[in-house]
Amino acid sequence: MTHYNFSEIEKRWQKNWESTNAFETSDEGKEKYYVLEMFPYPSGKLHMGHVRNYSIGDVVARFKKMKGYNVLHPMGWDSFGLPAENAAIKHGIHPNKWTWENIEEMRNQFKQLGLSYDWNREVATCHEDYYKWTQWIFLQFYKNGLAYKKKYAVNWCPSCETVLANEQVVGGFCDRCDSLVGKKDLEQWYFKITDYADELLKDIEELKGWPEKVKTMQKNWIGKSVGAEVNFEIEGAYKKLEVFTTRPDTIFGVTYMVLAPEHPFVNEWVKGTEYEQEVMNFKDKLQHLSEIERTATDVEKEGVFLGKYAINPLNGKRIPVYIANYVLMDYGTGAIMAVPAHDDRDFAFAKKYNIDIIPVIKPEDDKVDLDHLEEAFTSNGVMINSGEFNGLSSKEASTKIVEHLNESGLGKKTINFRLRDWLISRQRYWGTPIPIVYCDQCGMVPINESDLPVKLPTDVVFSGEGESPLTTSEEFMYTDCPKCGQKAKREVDTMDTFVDSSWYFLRYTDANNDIEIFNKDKAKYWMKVDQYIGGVEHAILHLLYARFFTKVLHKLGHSPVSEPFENLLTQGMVLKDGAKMSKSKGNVVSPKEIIDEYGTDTARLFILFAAPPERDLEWSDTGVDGCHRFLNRVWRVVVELKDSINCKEVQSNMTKEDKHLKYTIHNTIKRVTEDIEERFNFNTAISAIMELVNEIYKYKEIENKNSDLLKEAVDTLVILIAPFAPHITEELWRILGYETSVHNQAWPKYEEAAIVKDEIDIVIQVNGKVKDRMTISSNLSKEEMEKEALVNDKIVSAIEGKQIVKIIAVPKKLVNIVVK
RNA sequence: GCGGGUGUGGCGGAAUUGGCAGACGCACUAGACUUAGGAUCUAGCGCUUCACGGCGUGGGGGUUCAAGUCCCUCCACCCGCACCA
Repeated sequence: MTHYNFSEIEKRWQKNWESTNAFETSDEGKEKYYVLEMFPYPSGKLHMGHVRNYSIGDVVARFKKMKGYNVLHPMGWDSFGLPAENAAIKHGIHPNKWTWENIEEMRNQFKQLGLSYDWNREVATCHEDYYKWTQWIFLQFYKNGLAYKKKYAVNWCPSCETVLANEQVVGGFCDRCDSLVGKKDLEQWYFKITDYADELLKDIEELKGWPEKVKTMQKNWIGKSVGAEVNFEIEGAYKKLEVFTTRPDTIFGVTYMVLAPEHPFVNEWVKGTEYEQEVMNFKDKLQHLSEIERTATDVEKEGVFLGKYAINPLNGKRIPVYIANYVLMDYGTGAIMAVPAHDDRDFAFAKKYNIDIIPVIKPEDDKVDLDHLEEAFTSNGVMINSGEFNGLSSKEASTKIVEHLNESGLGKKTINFRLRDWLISRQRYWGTPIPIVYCDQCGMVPINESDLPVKLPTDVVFSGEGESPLTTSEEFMYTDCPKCGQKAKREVDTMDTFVDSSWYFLRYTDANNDIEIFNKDKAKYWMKVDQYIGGVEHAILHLLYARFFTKVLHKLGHSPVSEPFENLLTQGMVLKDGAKMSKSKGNVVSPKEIIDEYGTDTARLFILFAAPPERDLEWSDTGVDGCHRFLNRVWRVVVELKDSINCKEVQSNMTKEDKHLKYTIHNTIKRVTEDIEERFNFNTAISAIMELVNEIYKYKEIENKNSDLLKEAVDTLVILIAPFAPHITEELWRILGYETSVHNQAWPKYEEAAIVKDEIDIVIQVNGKVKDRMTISSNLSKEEMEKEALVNDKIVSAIEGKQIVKIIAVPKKLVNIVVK
């Protein structure tokens, strides 16, 4: 074999790995390492984002294995979801067939990437052996009051014809299809994630191995605010109006109240009054606006007086009540106390409608003219106009006022979260059926665990219209009530696919268990996931849900851990011409083309070399060329040297060149190990290996070479690239005469002695500017370095006629002579 | 508006602890070999200057013997959230 026939080599080794079950993992033994990449939706086509994600994970898995860990590196399919159903509607292919064919196709493509998965643990969320346990989890949630049904104004995507969770609405648009999302009043299933809001927030602090960005996004999404609930009496109404405020200290400055237009009190209060017409017109106007137009911050604040007055519970003041566009029904209580002097929005509204602006806090430094406010004063300060609380700091007053409200039963301290319960039902077919039946006698009844799974029927009509497609299956719809045995109807909605993916990482620890969801000992051995890798787009969807599920399953005694992922790496996007690869932009580079032309090893190497993993990566065809050239260079040097290094001519005295090569070998081991292990800087790891190759090329041309050393260099080289380019290295390892897999070799350790240099280059500066370099013995003292520097020709002429102020010598680095 | 991040040659990117800015790769230039080739090898390659030298990490200022790195300030771009009371 003389030239690098990547295509033949890659196919051969992939076959070999498969037939020898090379990446099978056992559930016990040495120290474990669980590395996981987010499993894909089986669209059928691999894209560069996949190649990047899975290449990163594969390097980590192979590296850790060579490091001696028992590595769990599994793969599966997030295989329920809309695309399958859309294919059914469009092309008449059954989602089941479509999905399994895609999985087949994708699995083959994954194998072509040479990824070191333990395929025995493969899961597919659409397989009944998997969704059976998703349903089982649902029942546990249900039994523990964490799954419930309620009617609410939910997000509705008209194009997907289904409801969406808040997390799936991005800026008012559908996360999946970008359609404008509307509101519909529907009775739907929810998971009570709000019960875990505090814990989900608090435990973010423990996620030391997560990117700051993701943690911040989760914190903001959960959106905890501490404040008070205050009850305002309304003249002529028997119900009190409850508001939430984070600024109880400003309560003496309330000059009006606002209800969200959708607030249930509104219609009640204006019915039959002179205000009714105007209020209804206003509501009507808002209703015709989209969610985005309605909630945009730059829209002018507008409102209408309701004809009602509230009484300030602290000073008895009579204050008008409005509805306005800037108060939202789904946050807090849907009503606010307005303090124009100390809130920007209230200030703007009060100015527009000529409502009183009463300052109740003055700044410490008196720098604001409170009589002529030009904008709201929103900082802390000292209380004024607030009766008995005058003179206190606003912070103190906040606490005191809440205490006072509490004692007099007018309000209480409250914590409010932005997080809403997770709407999990979908009016779609291709998802996990919700294991519930409706019985005329018994009402809503959960399926018995022993009767799981509730199987998805196949005789369903896909029209793309109407309600849940499951209603069209007679076989599915009608069943017997698990409680009384009478005829009953099944729940026809299926679960959000994010439910399926919220626990798959636990299933991998015991993927083939058909008695229980997973064996506790196995889960205990493997969890947590040591390294999770995926796109940042899941920062508040999947990653929040998965944390929630893990916490619930932990509390119910199933999961051994309460957080699933120890370390999280969010990889950047793959760009071409500065934009994300997409069909519509026509800038897609298909992995298949690259693999056919250059091979998998080249594709993997390039994608890891071109940028550090967190950063976006600009695709470059010429860069791919470069990586391919590099692998060829490696191939040639190993093939050329394999014979010469087998003849042993031991040379005990190391020449200068020998020492340098020895140094390079061991310094490269050090650099590559640290780059992979500590920083995931694969790009610099690869460049370090390239430098080693360059050194080997130089060394092999010298006359008096040490063949033992060359052997060490070549062996080390092949081992170090193995995690990045697994096929070529496996082949070269055999060419070098070894009979076992390079991927089972122990990762090399660098020799401390080899990377200690006895001679080093240092820099001589004059006034901080580099004037010359010199090679000195590395154990020279500061004084000796100074002495050497001062006799250097260039330095002598540079400082001639000047006065030396100071000399700084840093051992092994430089000498800086400061002159005047 | 708030939060997170980024800014370094023609390009992707190095510089881990304040200590030689530009590692490694791409592109480019010149040369060698040559069945003239998208192969391989050698050399060059931040800007400026004939040169000595000067300038240079988004801009300005500061600390320091020494700053891409620390401090202040301003700017640009990207991402996320956004009338959250």
